[in-house]
Amino acid sequence: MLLAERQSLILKELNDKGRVYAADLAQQLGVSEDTVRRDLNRLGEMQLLRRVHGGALPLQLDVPDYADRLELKHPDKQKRANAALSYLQTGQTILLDSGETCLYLAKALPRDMRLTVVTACPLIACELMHHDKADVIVVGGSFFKPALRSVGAVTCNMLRKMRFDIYFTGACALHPERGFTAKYMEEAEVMRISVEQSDKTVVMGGPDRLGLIANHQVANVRELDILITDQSADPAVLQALRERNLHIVQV
Amino acid sequence: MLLAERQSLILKELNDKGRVYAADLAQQLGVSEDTVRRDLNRLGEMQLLRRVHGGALPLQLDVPDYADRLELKHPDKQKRANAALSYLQTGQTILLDSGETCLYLAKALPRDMRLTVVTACPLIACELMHHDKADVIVVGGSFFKPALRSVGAVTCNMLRKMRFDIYFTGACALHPERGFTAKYMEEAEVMRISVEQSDKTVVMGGPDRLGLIANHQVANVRELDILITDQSADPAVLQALRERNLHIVQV
DNA sequence: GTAAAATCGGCAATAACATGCAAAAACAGG
DNA sequence: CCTGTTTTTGCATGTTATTGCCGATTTTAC
Repeated sequence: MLLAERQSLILKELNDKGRVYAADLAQQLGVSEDTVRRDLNRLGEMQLLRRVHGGALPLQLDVPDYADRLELKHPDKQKRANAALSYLQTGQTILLDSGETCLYLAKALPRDMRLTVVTACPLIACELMHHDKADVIVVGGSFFKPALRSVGAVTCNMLRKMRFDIYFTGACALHPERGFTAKYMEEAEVMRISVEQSDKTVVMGGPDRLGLIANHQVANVRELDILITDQSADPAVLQALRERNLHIVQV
Repeated sequence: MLLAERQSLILKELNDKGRVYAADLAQQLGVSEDTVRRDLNRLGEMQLLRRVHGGALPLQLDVPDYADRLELKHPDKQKRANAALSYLQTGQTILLDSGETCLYLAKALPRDMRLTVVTACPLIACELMHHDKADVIVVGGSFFKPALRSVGAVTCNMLRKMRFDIYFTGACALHPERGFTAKYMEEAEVMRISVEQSDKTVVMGGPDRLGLIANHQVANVRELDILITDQSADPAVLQALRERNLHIVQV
């Protein structure tokens, strides 16, 4: 049996059974356990499975979902949110995305400023419960748990019926050429409409998100207006973004 | 069984049931309690669960204090919510009102029951974030802070497009002759439509709400189906309600 | 308070592992 | 075809990880 053939069989077995044991594979494939271990290690290095003591498990793409993001306290996100506040004016209608940075922004909204705040994130709506001066509008739809927000056709239809002065969003991935991209298709669609329906789009994103490309297109850089990021952001990327008419603020 | 596989199963069990016992896991997984304890301790170190004496609990994410504030303050509301669970069946589409009792109900929804849960209350939507088996639909609209829910024309339109197997609601005021009434006009309108769009309406309300009349009509007693209340409820009022075909459960 | 349950630490048996080595096979170039 | 190299494989070695058990201790429930 060929090496590659054997490794394919291992992957197939893993896919079928949901787990494989080194000892079983050795017997099943008629090779020594050492050989199986070598195969498993290589497949692990190639990110084709998760190597564990005694065998291997399928890769589980641990999506950094909202819950995880919430656990970490990020003073830098707080800073970016505070910086974003300076674009606000009394009486405006703003659209707040989901995400931790936007949650910080919601928390930081001046309590004495009259605003209309629209959001598809229930957590942000709850956060604004005690903001007396803010009219809050909840955008409904299918609740998408990984992003903690409404998505889908109902959400899109409701957004299309509105206009916003500013759309605040956290950056999933922002690349000079490939533009603003998001991880999930449904989320990307809602964000695309959000950009379209807003006079101005303010993106808040750490240096780690700049230069990244995610799977689903939201907007190109020229459709965005302001990026709020850190001092540590890569100057080359920033320059490339500036050349595409994006105003950049570093805090 | 692989160590990592076992730990995954523990996390899955924890996610499904909302808590795990070391002794149960040992038997279930066919390993000694020592091994289970070691697994639990490691998972605890990895911040994947909260280790407690006798087992483990899910991580308490910093879901806003609104929810925590309500915790365990009203054991009677908890009881009524638990009683309401018995009317649930797998696969149903239910409408959850806002209110503390409904929040208890949301917390108590079986983690392994497939459901479609519709709600106009963002707090309840957030609460269901970790309920993997539940499809959650958020009803949008103007956010009405006193009731912590969406109201208004958008909310009503969205509800009118749906049908529900059961509508669970807390009683604002329930009177044998004047029926089910609510304090706020906009809220009452949404609740009226909720009753109309549902095959069955389950009202959970303490004895203090029975016999009361609020300003805005929601439904008459014959439009309701089940009342879940306490032993201490006034027998005369209950009898009057029964005569109007309301099924009454006392917990 | 007391008894039961759960926990902790150490210990030993076993399984799984990494490493080096050598034989065999496949390969490359002349 | 031959020779030197690389790859693959199995084996032997020592090392590490996992697990169950035991006794001492802590926590919990009554």
